[in-house]
Amino acid sequence: MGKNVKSTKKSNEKYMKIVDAAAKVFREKGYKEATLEDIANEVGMLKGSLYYYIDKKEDLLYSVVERPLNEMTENLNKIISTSDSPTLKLEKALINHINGFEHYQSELFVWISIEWFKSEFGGEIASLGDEIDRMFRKIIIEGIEKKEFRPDLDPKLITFAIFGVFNYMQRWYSPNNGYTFQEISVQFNKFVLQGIMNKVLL
Amino acid sequence: MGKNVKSTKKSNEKYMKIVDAAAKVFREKGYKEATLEDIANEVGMLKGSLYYYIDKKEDLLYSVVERPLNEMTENLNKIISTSDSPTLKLEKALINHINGFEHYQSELFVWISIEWFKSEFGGEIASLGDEIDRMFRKIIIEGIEKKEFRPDLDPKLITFAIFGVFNYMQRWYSPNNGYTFQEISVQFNKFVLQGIMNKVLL
Amino acid sequence: MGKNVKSTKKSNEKYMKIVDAAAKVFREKGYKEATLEDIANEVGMLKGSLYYYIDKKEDLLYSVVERPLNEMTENLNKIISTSDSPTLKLEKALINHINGFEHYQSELFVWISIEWFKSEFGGEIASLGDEIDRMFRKIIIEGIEKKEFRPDLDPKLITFAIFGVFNYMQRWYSPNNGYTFQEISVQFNKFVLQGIMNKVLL
Amino acid sequence: MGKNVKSTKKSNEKYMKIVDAAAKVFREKGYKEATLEDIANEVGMLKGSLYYYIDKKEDLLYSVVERPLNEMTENLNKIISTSDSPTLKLEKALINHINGFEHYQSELFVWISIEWFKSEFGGEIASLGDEIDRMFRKIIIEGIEKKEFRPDLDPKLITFAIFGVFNYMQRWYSPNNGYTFQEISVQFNKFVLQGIMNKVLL
DNA sequence: GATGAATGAGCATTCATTCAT
DNA sequence: CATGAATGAATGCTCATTCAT
Repeated sequence: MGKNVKSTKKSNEKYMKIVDAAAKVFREKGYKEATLEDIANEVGMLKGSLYYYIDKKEDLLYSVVERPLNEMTENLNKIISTSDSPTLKLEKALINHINGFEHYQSELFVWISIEWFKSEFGGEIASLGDEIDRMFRKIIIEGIEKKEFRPDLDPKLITFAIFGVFNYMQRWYSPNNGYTFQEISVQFNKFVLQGIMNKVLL
Repeated sequence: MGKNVKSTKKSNEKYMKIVDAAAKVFREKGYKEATLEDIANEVGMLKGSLYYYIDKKEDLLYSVVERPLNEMTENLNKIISTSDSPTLKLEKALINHINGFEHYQSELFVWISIEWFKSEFGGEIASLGDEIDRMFRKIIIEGIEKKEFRPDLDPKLITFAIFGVFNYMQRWYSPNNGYTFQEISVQFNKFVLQGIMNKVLL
Repeated sequence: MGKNVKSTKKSNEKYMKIVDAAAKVFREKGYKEATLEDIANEVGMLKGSLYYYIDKKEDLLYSVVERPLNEMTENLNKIISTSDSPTLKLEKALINHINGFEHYQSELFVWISIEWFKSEFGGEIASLGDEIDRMFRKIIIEGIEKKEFRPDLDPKLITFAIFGVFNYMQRWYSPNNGYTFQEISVQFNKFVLQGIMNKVLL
Repeated sequence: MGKNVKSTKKSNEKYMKIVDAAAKVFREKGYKEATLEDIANEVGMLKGSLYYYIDKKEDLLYSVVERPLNEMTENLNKIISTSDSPTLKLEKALINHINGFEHYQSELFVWISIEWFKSEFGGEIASLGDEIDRMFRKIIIEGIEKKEFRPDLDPKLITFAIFGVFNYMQRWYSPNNGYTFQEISVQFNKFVLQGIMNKVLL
């Protein structure tokens, strides 16, 4: 479980530091462009030393992305299993998404940037993403069934559209471009919700 | 014009083939991961031979992206300079966007994927993208002024949102996942337009 | 100091070995013609491994040439700052020059051969050479002023002539062509000193 | 005869142009650094086209250097076969040397710069140089025998010294550094002649 | 636990050379 | 005669990975 990562070391405090460094460096340079030396420097050790904690570079990618995705998934799970209206669920899910970005900025932006490599990076990372996908879709479908959301929209496509709105942030978001996560959240939610809402309810 | 590309050769049919091959390979592997050998193989020549046509790898990137982006920009220019209503302009702009994707799938998906490198790939490619950005934003602003679009939305953020909806396609679109560009276009347009529309007009 | 050479490693014994190997190979093949593989082979490692010690090939050139040149410059400095007569100073300077060749044969012959590249190898190496030039010229000028050297000779040209006599050794000197550095030194000094001497003193 | 150079083409006017271009480019960049493309550009043709005239790059080197060296050798021959005094012969030989530089600047500076490669570039070029060497040495020896030159100087070494004085020009000479060949000739001759002269005659 | 050192495979780029047209 | 196109071998450099100490 957890790939080939030397599991005893995984809990280690030092390993956490390494993963944090990896997240930062991956975010700044991209996974492929980031070198193990970059990461090692960030932690203050030598690249060779990293191999006490990992088996291969890819391990770090997985570790970076694992926890944030699991947390988001858990939260989403809680959200969809309530008796809230689909509209409220969607709103909560979107807020959860932005909150995720706020807390795990580097980690999740790294995740978004590597969806690219899905085929290349075996199942594990990909399936964490698919899970999130599936849950969003579930909300959409429920909303359509309950006539809260427009019936003329394809749930799969609309899920992609919503992910697009939010995940594209990885491209343009910067702490110094003038928008807080709060503001973005409010605006994007209004946009998405009105876009998906069944006209009769507007 | 056109960077350092050996200019006499540019018009050449063979050079076109190489650029097409590059588009394909860049799309499949990403710019950095694609090797000149990959591209050469695709064309059926040796990697060294490519240098008869190019000066450096980056030339290919620019060539791949240049024409599609220029065409899209031209079209957008025509669209925004009509006397159409902002709503119609936006719709046309979005259709133009998808049409671009349909005709220059690999090329534009490559473009989207390298926005990443903005800083790295100096002005030229980046500025072509910025131009498109600016024109979309212009439509949005005009729509708000004319009360067709919601006044509570920030034009800059909403432009990002719309780009997100469409450009994120580069992540999930595949000719065999069951959706035609037509279908996607119709659905995304409905979603975006309703999302941005001033409620009183709905 | 010392360009980009990874500084912690510089003191290292192995790095010395590499520089020595580089000196030998540069001397034999010339800087451009010498490959990093040649140098690596000489040390008994792989070319990639060299990059643990250097950042680029040029580092090696600088390292090869740095110490000998600095030593020669220091010595020259001491020589010109004594109260010796210009004639004695010149003699000492010439002996110092040959001694340099004797101790740092490959290194200084490499230096001579790359003066070629002055423009290419920015200031650092070039300026070490210019320093030596300047100090010789100073002796010549002093000698002319004190009427020990011929007043009809241009100090700049005569410095070139003297450098020619000695530095041209890089072209023909070989340990097995029958002359010791001692012999060469004696002969060249006699030739140069008589050539430059004010006739009235002869 | 004349290496592998396609001999019919050698007399050709166009071939002359190519050789001149090669001389210029070799002088500016050095033999190894000069590319056939550089040379072709200089003539206004394509690098592939050069191969109608040559078999390999080295042919050009030989052609560049051949005529000037032959002329110098001939002149030297005439000089040494007169009944002039050794002193006068030496003076004439030195003037001939500078005249050569003046007329065939690029060509002879190229020659000097490749003495390096003696071993690499088979016998032909090297032997032309050796011939010149031998003739100078002959003058020196004659001068010593006739007591015009110092008897304590080794003829071989002193020949090297003299070559050094003059050939080192290739390193520092530039048409815009303020000295004419005339001036240099006068100065260097005075220096060399006084340096070599038997004291009793001074 | 960590370091220092080395490996080896890979990649962009250069360039002399070839050759059909 | 000359061109355009292609070749292929070589070279500097990068970097994930290994491993003895």
